[in-house]
Amino acid sequence: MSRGSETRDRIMDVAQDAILAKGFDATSIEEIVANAEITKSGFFYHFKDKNALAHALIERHIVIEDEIFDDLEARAKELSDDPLQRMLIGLKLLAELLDDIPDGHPGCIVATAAYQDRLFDKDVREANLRAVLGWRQRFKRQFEEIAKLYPPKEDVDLAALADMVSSTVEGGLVMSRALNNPAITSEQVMLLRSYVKLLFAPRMH
Amino acid sequence: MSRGSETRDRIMDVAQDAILAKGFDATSIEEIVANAEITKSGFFYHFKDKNALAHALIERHIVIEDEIFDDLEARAKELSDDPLQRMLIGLKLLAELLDDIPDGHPGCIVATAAYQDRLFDKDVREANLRAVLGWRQRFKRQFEEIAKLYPPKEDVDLAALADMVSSTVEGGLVMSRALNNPAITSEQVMLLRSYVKLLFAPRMH
DNA sequence: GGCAGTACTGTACCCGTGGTACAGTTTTTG
DNA sequence: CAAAAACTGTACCACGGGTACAGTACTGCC
Repeated sequence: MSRGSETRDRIMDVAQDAILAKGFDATSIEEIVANAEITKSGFFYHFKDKNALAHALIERHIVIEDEIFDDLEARAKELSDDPLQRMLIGLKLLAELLDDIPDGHPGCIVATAAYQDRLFDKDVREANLRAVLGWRQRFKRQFEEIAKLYPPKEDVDLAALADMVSSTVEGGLVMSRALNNPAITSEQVMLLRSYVKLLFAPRMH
Repeated sequence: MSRGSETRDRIMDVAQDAILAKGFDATSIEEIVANAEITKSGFFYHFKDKNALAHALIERHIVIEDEIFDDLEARAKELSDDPLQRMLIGLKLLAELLDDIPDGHPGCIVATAAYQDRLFDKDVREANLRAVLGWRQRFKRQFEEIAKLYPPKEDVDLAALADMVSSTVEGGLVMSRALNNPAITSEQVMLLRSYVKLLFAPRMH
């Protein structure tokens, strides 16, 4: 990796920390450059404006988030052959992961972008859209596999159910911020898990 | 109502429309005063700063939201005596309401405040917290009534379940913004309804 | 009718932040 | 060693939040 890329990454790391802690607007460029030990000119050498920074952060975030989900899926795959069990294990692991992350949760950036929509340009919104659609596809595929083996007890749209995973995390993050209680998000994921169980698991007596 | 209150309300109406459409930061005071047909000095006569505006909007919002929920509960009560049926009816009505609202959804303001947390002062955050805790109490009470009659099929914390109502709406709003699809929110509420049904409804063959 | 509030208007100004312009300097690389 | 990449430094502009304060127009009340 060249020197330029290192500096770029450092700027992004510093910016991400600040944005997760305070929000995009509340994070000034001056503050970023101070913490990244660079000058304002240096910042604008790497990013043409603040939008470009947001765009780069979201793109990077999509990759990391995808890796996390790949990892969760792989670990669940090791533990069970059954797609329903794998989903239940995956959701448990996700809940644990959300509990372990000390302060800044992943996923926030997407919601921040979604909520301050008009603040960002087309590029940023499109990247955001791509991320959310990617997650939908991922979970939809998993739910389709489950539904093949276990007919759902209610008539649900599997795409909407797939969105429910993202929606639960995002909603949980909003609530945990509002209630100032980081445990909320994993709690909500565990409720989603309970729903998936009731929806697909065969009745046992 | 005095002349002053009318102007104050007009400022708040104009501000709310703009904030729901573009976010708090993206809405400038200059823009608000132009649309409210008042001067900047007039604005600062009614609100000491932008924070005071946010605070007033959230306070007003809590009252309106409460009225909406009261109304939904009352309408559900007319249609059934059974607490579970009432909850299912209430959630259906909520989904319909979220579908009918053309563009700016209610509930946004709370999430906006939650997500741009550090932008607001203590007063605003406390008002926000009060709102969310109020909703938790409301739904918790309803779920407790249900659980008395219908033992839940999974061991769930009823407070967390109560939070799931708010969380679903907030998550749905984030997703609907990210996907640019207003139907998402009501979809998610209907999935929550399906969960409540599976969780409490007795098994019928 | 007059007078004290209340509800503003108008002007002028300060500061922080995003962003531009551009010349000069250092570092890396072929 | 030269060119390109990666910066630094300085100076500057526009916009938005916010202050200060003097003046003006309604409004209710004795």
